[in-house]
Amino acid sequence: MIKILIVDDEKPICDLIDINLSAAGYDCKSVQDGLQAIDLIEAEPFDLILLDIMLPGADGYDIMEYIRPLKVPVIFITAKHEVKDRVKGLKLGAEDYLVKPFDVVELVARVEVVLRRYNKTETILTAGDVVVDEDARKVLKAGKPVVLTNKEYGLLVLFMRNKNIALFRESLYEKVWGDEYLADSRTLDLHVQRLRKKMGWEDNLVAVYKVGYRLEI
Amino acid sequence: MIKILIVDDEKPICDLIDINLSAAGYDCKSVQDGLQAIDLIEAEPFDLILLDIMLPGADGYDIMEYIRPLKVPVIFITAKHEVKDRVKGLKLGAEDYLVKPFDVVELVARVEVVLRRYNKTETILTAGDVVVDEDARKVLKAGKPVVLTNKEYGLLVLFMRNKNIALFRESLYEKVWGDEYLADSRTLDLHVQRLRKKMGWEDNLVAVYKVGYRLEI
DNA sequence: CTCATAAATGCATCATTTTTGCCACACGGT
DNA sequence: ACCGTGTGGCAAAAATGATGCATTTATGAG
Repeated sequence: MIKILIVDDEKPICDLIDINLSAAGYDCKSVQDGLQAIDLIEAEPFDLILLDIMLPGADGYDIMEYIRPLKVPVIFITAKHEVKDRVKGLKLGAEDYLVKPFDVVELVARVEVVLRRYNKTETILTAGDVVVDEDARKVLKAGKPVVLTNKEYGLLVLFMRNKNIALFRESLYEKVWGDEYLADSRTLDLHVQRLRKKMGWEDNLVAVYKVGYRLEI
Repeated sequence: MIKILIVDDEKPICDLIDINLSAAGYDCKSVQDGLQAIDLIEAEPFDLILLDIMLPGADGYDIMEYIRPLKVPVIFITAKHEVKDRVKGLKLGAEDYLVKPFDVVELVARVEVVLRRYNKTETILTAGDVVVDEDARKVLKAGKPVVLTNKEYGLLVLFMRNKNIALFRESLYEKVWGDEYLADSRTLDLHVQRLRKKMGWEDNLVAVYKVGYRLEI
């Protein structure tokens, strides 16, 4: 799991970020001051650091100096919006820059961009309380692992990648089975039902009459 | 194998450190007083020295003076927590400072940081209580050596480098055997099972139906 | 609008097929 | 002879798909 360190002196901000990134499938830790940050970075490797500039003790720029040799990507977070600060941060080797107050969706998007740039992408899909780690080929529902067969897993991934979109029976079948769809077979239905049961999706994975199925989250 | 010398007049402390660092794959020796320490350091090279300040005979600072020209990194261990002691130790050239009582996890982490700083990192993989030293081609389970055959070792390294990731049978086979995978062979399974048994990984090295295997730690 | 009807989907059960676990033993190099 | 390795065979486990029937839905005739 990808590990992200959040360094910000305002606990509520840390928590906000933590909640959103955790929901997106990342493993987050947060600290409120610079020295703690350095201790943690030394103790365990992180894949990404979100760093506030204004910190008690060592400020963000100091920490940046320390982090740079470790080649861990850093996104700065700050209330400052002046160009010179932005430039200073990027010169120090930051990968990106977020200005408070920021939109959480934007935050997650930028995190993903930076991680992709560093090839630290685990392919993680989320929908409600379900998390799918495509590398591990593991599925978690409310934090607990769910064991799926291949067909079920294939369907799951398709649905998760197309949340709230109705998928044609033919398209589903051909992508999971790699075979042409036979109109009068109960096979697809059957597997959809088994998936519904295992995921507790009796109400979420709905049939679209004459079309196929849709995952509603 | 990386060699670490522990210098502390309290034998139980030495043993505690020894056990933990050994489990992490290091080769430890310990002595209880300063003069013995100097003798050992002269006799064989160490990669790192953990040095207690309060010692009978020559104290830690004296030993530090002696060690400094050898360019061996030193981590101080002490009950003193005053800033002036910390400064004194660091001025003498210590790489880090641990205050008793310390957490063993922290100890191991600091040791690793210092060794990394000195580029004394052997390629060591860890997963749970298993340590693999790729340079020495040695495997430890809970500190005890495990003897593996070539194929088993090859598989082990692949799994350890890809913890919690499902690996395809084809990929495993081709990387370890360097040969194309024959779908109906029981060879891979067999070696996976042998590895499971030797490592006590009956529950960790799981089959992913139709895909391959995954090491869960 | 109501209701019959056909089509589509839900679902339980069972047989079949595929995959994996694992034992015994054979082979070949040292 | 010993060790590492691989084969064959078989059992166990898991996944898959067919069948039959119930239930739901859409739709158009009345």
